[in-house]
Amino acid sequence: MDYSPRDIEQKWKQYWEDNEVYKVSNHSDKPKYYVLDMFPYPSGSGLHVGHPLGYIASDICSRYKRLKGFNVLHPMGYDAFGLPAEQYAIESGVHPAVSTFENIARFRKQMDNLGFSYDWSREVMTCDPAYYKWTQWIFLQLFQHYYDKSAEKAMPVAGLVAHFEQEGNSGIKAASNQERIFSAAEWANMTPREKDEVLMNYRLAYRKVTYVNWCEALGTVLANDEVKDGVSERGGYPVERKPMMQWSLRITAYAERLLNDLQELEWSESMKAMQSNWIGRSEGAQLFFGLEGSDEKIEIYTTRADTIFGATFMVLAPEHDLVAKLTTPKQRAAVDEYLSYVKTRSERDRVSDVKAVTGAFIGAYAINPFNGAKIPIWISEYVLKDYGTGAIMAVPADDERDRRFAEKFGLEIIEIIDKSMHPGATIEDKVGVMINSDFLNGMEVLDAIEAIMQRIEDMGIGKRQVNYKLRDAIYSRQRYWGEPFPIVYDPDGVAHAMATNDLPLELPELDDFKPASGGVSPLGRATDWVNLAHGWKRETDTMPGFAGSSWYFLRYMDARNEKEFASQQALNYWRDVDLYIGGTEHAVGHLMYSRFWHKFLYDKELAPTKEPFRKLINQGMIQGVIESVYYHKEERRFYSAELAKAMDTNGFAEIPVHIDFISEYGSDESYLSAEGIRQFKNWRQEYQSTEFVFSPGSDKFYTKSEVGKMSKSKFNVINPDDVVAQYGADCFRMYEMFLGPIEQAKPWDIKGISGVSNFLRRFWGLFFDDKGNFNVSEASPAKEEWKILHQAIKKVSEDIERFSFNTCVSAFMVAANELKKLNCNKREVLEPLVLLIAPFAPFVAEELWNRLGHEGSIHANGQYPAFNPEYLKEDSVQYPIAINGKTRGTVDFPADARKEDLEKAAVELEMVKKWADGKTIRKVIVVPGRMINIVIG
RNA sequence: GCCGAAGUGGCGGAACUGGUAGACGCGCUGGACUCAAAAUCCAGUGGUGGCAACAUCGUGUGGGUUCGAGUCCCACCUUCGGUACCA
Repeated sequence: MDYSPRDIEQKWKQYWEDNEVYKVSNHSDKPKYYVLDMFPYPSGSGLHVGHPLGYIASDICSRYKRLKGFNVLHPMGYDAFGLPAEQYAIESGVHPAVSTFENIARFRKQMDNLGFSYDWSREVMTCDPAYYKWTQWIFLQLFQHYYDKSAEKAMPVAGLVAHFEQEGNSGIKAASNQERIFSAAEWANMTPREKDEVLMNYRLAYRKVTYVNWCEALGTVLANDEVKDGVSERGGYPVERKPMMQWSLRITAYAERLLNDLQELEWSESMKAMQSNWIGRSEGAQLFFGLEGSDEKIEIYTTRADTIFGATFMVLAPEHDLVAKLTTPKQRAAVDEYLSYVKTRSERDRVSDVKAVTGAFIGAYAINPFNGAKIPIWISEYVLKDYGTGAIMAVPADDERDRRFAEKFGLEIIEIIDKSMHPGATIEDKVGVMINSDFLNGMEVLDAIEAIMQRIEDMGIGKRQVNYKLRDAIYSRQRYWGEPFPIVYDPDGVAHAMATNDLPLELPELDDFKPASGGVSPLGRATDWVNLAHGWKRETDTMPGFAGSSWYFLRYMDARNEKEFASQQALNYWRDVDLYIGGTEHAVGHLMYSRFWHKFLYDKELAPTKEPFRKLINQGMIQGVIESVYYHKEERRFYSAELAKAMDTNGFAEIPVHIDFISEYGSDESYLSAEGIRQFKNWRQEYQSTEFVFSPGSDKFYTKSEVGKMSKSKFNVINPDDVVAQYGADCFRMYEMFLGPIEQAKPWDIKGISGVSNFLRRFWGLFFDDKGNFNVSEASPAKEEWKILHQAIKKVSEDIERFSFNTCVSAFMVAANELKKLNCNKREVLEPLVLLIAPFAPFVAEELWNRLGHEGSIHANGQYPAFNPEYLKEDSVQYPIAINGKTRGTVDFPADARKEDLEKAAVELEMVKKWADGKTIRKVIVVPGRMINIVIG
């Protein structure tokens, strides 16, 4: 019988479903193993060939661990809230839930087609009220907790209130933005509204006015990582800074732990580096400067307190509170002009011209606390309101930006570090000897930092301070398709948590999804839903995309629990994710927020581990090839690529072409044939009568090919279904693995797939005779056959353990080639081989296992074959013989030959004598079992 | 700029702790089968020279360590990813 993937894959897919082969229990004596994929956003374009790369790898690991005797949790779900569905709803009027469920159904079908071993009984969707009930619940926990720096964990706000009632807010070490110290009496006198505002400064989920990334086109606020190069990541719309009342999460409270605990994770160095850069910890000093003719003080933050004698001016962020107070009447006009300039500057402008130096003098002077020097105060947009204290002492001699600023505005520069002993050291390097710096003179920089820090603390003008780049995460979105906040406001505007019993708070029905006016979410239109009795109102914002994805890995452990987000039994059994596979694009956002939520739940003793994801593998992107034609903008004609490139390409627009029309797709020679041009014109009616300019004598219209993202808008999406239809899922799976290391990005290229397809046929053929009858012999294998088997077992299991799946596929090919050569059809060799290949090609393995006479599924009942090194032992070893390190030939020696004997024998070899002719043998190096090198000179 | 990853045949890639560079696959060349083609099977395939044995060069570039370097060290170049006035 011929290998027919279509039939066997259909058959076993059905069998797996009918028999719930992949259903996992939370009660087992077996050791646990949790393999997780980053769940997808169910986009309208469906799965392309890039998505499954990680899913295949994780599926191989899951199946492998299962055969190795582990109880494996391997779930899948959908990150189903999100902007695209809502944008689509605005355009088409289709409810986001409807399009989302359609997309999910499509994704599910595509995934089933690939033979994954997911336990679908645990499927989660973040937009399902049964799921987001618990997202809301965790949010309320965050709302009702603050971070206590003494206890180094989250504590209930109720305890904080009790403390305020007893002693005010002194004596509390908490992560907060409460600046004012108040007494118990003052607390007692506060109005509910005032108390609410104070508590908001402590809560882990809190509301405050923040400068946010406002995206007018999307009508919503975006998180920092949803903005790329000043435009929205989804849609590419402009983003501007705008102050708005927003919910935020106090992730900064966990900055230190998020940084320190990275150490214990088995993540790539680059991934850890990205996280640690994002957290951006720095050690420095918080320090007060007095002002001339004023009692006010300016608080600054610096990591280079040693350079204070070189501080010749100060710079405040334009938004700094003191700017209005300190500006002198004389400078008022100049300052106002500068402030209005800053307002016109979007985040995008600031990012794009980093080198431009702008600023204004406000007329006031600060006093250097060490030498009484009068230093002018400026404002400039290069100082950020949100970092440190929003104010710096500028040291033009030792800071690149300060120097540029001083040069532009003609400010004094005092050299304070002699770097002559360190040629090549840059301005940023902390090396050299202090000069012009009073009591610091002659000290090395690092000593000087320590010395002045001590002095600052002794003088009581400042203290050591650790700062982070990490910002609190803005948590409000003015959108419909997200989790509603379980928060109600009383008539005073005080926020109250909804009762847990009333969760989930479901989204109201709407038929218009456009934002309401004034930056209010579409929920503002649902007046019946928003307005409650006695003047109470609901929150109209919804939660951001990362809300549901920050804890979904815990929900899988006990996905249908209606009483808790997951039972303690389930949490304590599965604990954490042993292997997490996903793309790097989530390096900072999702992984950081998940770690934060997990740590919070750990503090509450609701999660059993400090970290959620022990081992992380980042699969590389599979890119597509974008094909486009050159359109001459003035002549309004298309030019063949080789012609266009010879001309000034600026005059051309590149019009993307659907890859289905292209001949030789993906090669350098890709072109449109006459038929392709016809299809193109049909597809883009507006070019119906546009002329195509060819090279003289050529009938090929060449297109431009470039490697890039697979996307619907580039018309280059390759659907795995098409590949599976032609070659089968087993072949598709093995081919994707065969392409190269899982972590590397690579362009999709179908050319090599025939090699894998041939291999599967050959593998299948081992079990059948010439007439196509199943024919497996019970004879005992020869030594050589055992060796082939055990070489494969060794190689494949070692390589799975180190996630080197491409070399596993090679190992299978080698084994099949060699067994074929020996015409081996012996059960004792073939049966273990079927088990070995089962994680990679689950359908073929299942069919052959069945034909070998086994009942039930190989994936449920099989046992991974054990490696026995006895079979690899050889009587003799082939030694490479090198002369002066260059291999000149090989000679067989007995495997147990002693080193001394080998040395003697080697010198006697004909070939060695030939090379040594006329010269002396100086040294013989023997590495037993490996090689022999003879040094001649 | 800074941080990280990577540069190996025509192509995807292998070589795990320094020990026969190019496994495996694609492609290409030749052959078998066929009326023919496809499919399949067999053989060959880094460059140069040679009928051949063999020689010689060869892992981004330049230097170093070593009996021996794709692998370790130093300097540089290129590509990709992240980040960007962070005081």
